[in-house]
Amino acid sequence: MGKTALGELYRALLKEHGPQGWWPLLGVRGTNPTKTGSLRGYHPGDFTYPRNAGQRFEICVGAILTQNTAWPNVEKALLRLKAVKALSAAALLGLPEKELAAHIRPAGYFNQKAKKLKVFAHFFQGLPGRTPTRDELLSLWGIGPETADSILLYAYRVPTFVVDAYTRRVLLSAGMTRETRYDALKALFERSLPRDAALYQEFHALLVEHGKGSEDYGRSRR
DNA sequence: TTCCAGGCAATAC
DNA sequence: GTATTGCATGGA
Repeated sequence: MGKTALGELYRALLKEHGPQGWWPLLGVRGTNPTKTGSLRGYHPGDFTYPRNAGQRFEICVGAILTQNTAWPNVEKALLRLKAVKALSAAALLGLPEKELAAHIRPAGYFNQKAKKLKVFAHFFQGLPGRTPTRDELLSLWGIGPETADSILLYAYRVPTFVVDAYTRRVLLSAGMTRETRYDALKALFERSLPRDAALYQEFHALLVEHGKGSEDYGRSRR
């Protein structure tokens, strides 16, 4: 791993919180040993997911639904989609947008997100067996840098680092940087760490867990 | 009751 | 280029 400051941070977070087992998947047995969020679907220390196209699509849907939204709300929406058998690209595209919006209501911003899911599902259908590029994802309406990187890292195991609000908060609070620009922070991680998808997954999840747990970060205004 | 959560696009300057 | 605003639910 190397003894960079970020390497040290990673080891400290892993020691404090233990392996997180992201991305959570409905129907996966694992447990989340930590305190926050749902207990469903986490698989600590197992980086072999997704194991099929269904799980891959589910991760992508979750990545879109969790935009500025607490995970338990996303989970409610995912469970409803699963209950009506709409958790596949084809099935989701077969639903009228209004119905889709009604199903994902608990995840918030449901009108916008219904549209985003439609756009993404159409794109997903068009790339059988191929990994999308970051630029392709970014060109889609509703997919920004964090969602694109989450999809690449967790659904396709591409070693690209995900930066989110917690990443900024934890690094700023640790006095490691004042940088806030997405691409600059992403580059900072990627040049300090080995290019390893499992490591990036674990590190990102740990930053979120740590950020959630610590109450006294200066919550920067959006 | 208010504040916030694993962002993004549109608009304004 | 950076700053602000709308989008919306459910839990603390």
